Amino acid sequence: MAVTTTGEGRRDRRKRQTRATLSTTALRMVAEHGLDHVTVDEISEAAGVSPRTFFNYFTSKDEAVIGDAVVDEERLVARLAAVGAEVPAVATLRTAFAELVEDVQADRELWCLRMRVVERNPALLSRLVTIGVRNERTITAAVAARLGLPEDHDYPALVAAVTGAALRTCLGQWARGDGARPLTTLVDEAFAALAAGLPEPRTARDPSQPPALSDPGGLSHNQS
Amino acid sequence: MAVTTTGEGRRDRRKRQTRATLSTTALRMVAEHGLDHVTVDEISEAAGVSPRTFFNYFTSKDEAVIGDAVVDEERLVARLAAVGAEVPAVATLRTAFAELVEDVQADRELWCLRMRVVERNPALLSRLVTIGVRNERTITAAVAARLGLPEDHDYPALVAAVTGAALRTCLGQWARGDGARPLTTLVDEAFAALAAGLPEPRTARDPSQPPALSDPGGLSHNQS
DNA sequence: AACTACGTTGCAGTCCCTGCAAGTTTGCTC
DNA sequence: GAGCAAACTTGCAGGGACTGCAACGTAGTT
Repeated sequence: MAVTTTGEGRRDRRKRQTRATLSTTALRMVAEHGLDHVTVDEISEAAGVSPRTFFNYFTSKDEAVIGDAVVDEERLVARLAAVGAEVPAVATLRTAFAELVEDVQADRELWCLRMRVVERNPALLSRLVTIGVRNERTITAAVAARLGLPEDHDYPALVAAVTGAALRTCLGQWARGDGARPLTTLVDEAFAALAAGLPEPRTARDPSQPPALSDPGGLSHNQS
Repeated sequence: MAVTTTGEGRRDRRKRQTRATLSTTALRMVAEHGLDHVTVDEISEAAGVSPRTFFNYFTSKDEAVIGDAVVDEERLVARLAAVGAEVPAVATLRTAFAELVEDVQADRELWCLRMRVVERNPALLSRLVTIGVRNERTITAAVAARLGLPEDHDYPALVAAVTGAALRTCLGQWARGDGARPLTTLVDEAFAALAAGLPEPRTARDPSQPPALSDPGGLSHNQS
């Protein structure tokens, strides 16, 4: 009557809470005992709900562990459209990913653990990549439209797949380093390397910089 | 007694036969009815063996459908080592993949169907990618060793992931076109594009693009 | 206070996959 | 060819993921 709290209602809030609890407990338990040494029953019990309820929130055990790492299609497309047509596709995608990257970085703790768990359980990686591929299709279509290329042209698909792969490895490296180096930097470097045709870095015996490109700033580093 | 057939024995031959039958029936049935509308029991029965035997050959239903698309690690590493150190990493990987590419192309029929099935069943894509990632690690290590870089350097992982992704999309395009354009060509073009920094192809209505790299033949377009 | 829509739960059931303990075939030896 | 051992097949029992259904309880509404 008087106030609707946040227009969300207590019920919805509780749902969000339950979902979050379920997800994080799943992640933690799997991180500790391994994916196939933790049952849904155990997770649910630890989260204080029935196993049946677990499946009301997630369609699979994997999904609970991985979380909803799905990119918002509309947003992504909007981002792509927002960049001037004269900017090359790779650079455009990098800025389009900026938002996602920052989200991940904001939840550093969570994502580091998540990536580590994924690394130990290839089955989860599959699930993660599957999501990535779904996004890939969106990106492919968007890039094709942007460049005025036919839907089935090789180029958009290639760019989408390749940038996606780059992003994935950055995520991995970032988590492996426990988030010490900012993810944004890693992504910048990777995309710069891509745009430069993957030149080989100088070898160890050559006293130089570690990264592939000495000038990552060459690519847009400002946000939005 | 008299003849040992091929030094393989009847037993082994029969095993290979059973395995092949099981695999192809699985693929065909799934192609027709969808992955989750075909049970292991049905597949086994169609293949004339018990369900239990099915799992003696494959660890999962997915595996039977996808097949053993695993790259021979040793061979791959040997290939990498065989290319002169002065050749850039991307080009080196392209030649290292040549063998695999030809194998796939030799079984065109099978692989086209397989890829089409995978496209319709994202769950299978997972399994396929899992294999790809296992290979990725091998490649990462090999590239690192080749370049004298530390094991955890960004570059090898990036190159491995990116080339793997490129290969994957080529496979997809190839199957989508029913193998009309040779896979080798597609891979050549993709790797050339990678080495050139993914320049955008000219659009139909905008021929004013700088001649950065509209000609994929710029890089090795001849075989080996 | 009654009503309703929605979230939770238990239950039954299907399917995937595994270990174990047979039974059966194959290849080899005498 | 008889016998033997290894290897292959199979049935059985069982655990765990996941789903549809129907009953139950509770939050929000009137």
